[in-house]
Amino acid sequence: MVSARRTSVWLEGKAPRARKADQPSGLDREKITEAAVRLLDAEGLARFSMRKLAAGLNVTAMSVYWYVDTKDDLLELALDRVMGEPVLPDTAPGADWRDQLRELAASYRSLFVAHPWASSLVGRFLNVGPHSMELARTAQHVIAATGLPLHLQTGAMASVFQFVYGFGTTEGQFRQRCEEAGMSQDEYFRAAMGSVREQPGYGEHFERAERMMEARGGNTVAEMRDRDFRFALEVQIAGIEAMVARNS
Amino acid sequence: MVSARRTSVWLEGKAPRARKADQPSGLDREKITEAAVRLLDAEGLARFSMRKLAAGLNVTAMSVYWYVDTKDDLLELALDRVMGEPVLPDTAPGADWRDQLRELAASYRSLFVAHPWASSLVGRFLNVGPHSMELARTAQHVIAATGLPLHLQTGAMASVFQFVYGFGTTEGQFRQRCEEAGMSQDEYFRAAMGSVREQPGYGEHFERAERMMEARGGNTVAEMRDRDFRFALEVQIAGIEAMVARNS
DNA sequence: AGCAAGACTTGTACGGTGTACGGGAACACG
DNA sequence: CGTGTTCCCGTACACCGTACAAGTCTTGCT
Repeated sequence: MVSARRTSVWLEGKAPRARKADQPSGLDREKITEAAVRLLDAEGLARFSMRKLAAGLNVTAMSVYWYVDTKDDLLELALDRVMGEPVLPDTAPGADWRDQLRELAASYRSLFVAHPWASSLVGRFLNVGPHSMELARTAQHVIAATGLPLHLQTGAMASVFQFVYGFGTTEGQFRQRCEEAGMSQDEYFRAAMGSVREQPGYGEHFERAERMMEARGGNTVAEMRDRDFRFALEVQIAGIEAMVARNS
Repeated sequence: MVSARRTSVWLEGKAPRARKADQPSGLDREKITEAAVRLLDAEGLARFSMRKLAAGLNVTAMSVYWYVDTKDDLLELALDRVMGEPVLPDTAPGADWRDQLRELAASYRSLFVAHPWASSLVGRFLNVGPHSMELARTAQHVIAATGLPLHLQTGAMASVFQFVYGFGTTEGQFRQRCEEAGMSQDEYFRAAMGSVREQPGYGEHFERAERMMEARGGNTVAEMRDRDFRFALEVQIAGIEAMVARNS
């Protein structure tokens, strides 16, 4: 059953490889995945390569392929690995769903900030690794605690978590661009704004944008973004509350 | 000034190339960008290559490089081109911001569904092409019409548009995976769910997920998603309304 | 002890990628 | 008739993912 490509690493035929304790090289799916995450964090998705990964493990590229079928499979493993990083709010009954949601959203956001490459991968695969599933389960639990009727819960989940995904993605990739340019976020931001403002016709059309930026408050880019995130999350919460009231 | 890399195609030194009317090959930045969009739509970002693009234009790869400095620059041009597709709601004063927001969100969503590759690019570049700027301007205009105080407007924008970005991205990439697998969305969905349900330990942990899916309503995947999107957007709107009330 | 059957590693090679570089053709202007 | 400038292309380089086959080492069986 090699010819028919699976839809995911996680769904391969249950032959979990009769493990030996001591490979000559000490290699192992776990270690490979860990090294992959490290390399991805360091170099970004675009510059990640199997040869570099293998070199970091003191091994040839083809050795890695004993443990992993393709590069994409490895990326899928790496993705699920970082999906296990968010600390999940305890879902004891009686806790306020608003706090749980804030906590979960913050975790999910920082995942994408810490690992910008993960953003580009979540859409590429069916996301059914154990950590991803656990995260989804927790999210469902929290949304269920809002009191929203069952048939509206998937929509509410989409509202909150797609927002956090979008926000974290944008933020993470911005951070990465700054690093690649060798600037701080504030430097990069100021430089970019400077260039844009010089464009012909900018002044006439973007007074509103300027006023918005100015009113936003906060001294650093990071501060402004935090404010935006917190406020947006409160928008989501208030929206859900309104929907709960409207549907009961 | 080639050594110091620009941050964007759009910010290159103002030398807009003294145009000739009749290139021997009929090539042109416009035509190249258009062909790039077509190829990206057909093959996806991963399989897009300069050589294929050039072949489609009856030209060698290196010819394209006369009009465009790098592949990334071309992708940036392609991105801004599709950013011009959303039909913008007319921003006449007196119109209801809720309707404008629904219209704009729907347009923005379908952009990412029609061009899944665009999702992966919005984070990669400073997004300051003319169409992107125009879109941002319209979004700001609509948000301003909510009556929210100025210093909260950027947060509200993030809430709505990062949500739409996330949702459209997920949806578009799912659609793309279906096409690559040669299945309809419903077939793919059913197949994937089938595989996941067979995983050991699934039944014990995901009764809630099953109940949510079942209650969601709608017969096809597309229908269920449309419901989710519409509801989530109403959550955003209700949230903003609540914030307007709370801050005035 | 001998040996066969794995489990693992590696070298080589193929077909692809982005793009630097230099040479040429076609045209414009003195 | 030079002499640029604008545009196009052939070649080449370094790198990529990975198929394939030939190792080597470990284990278990006789």
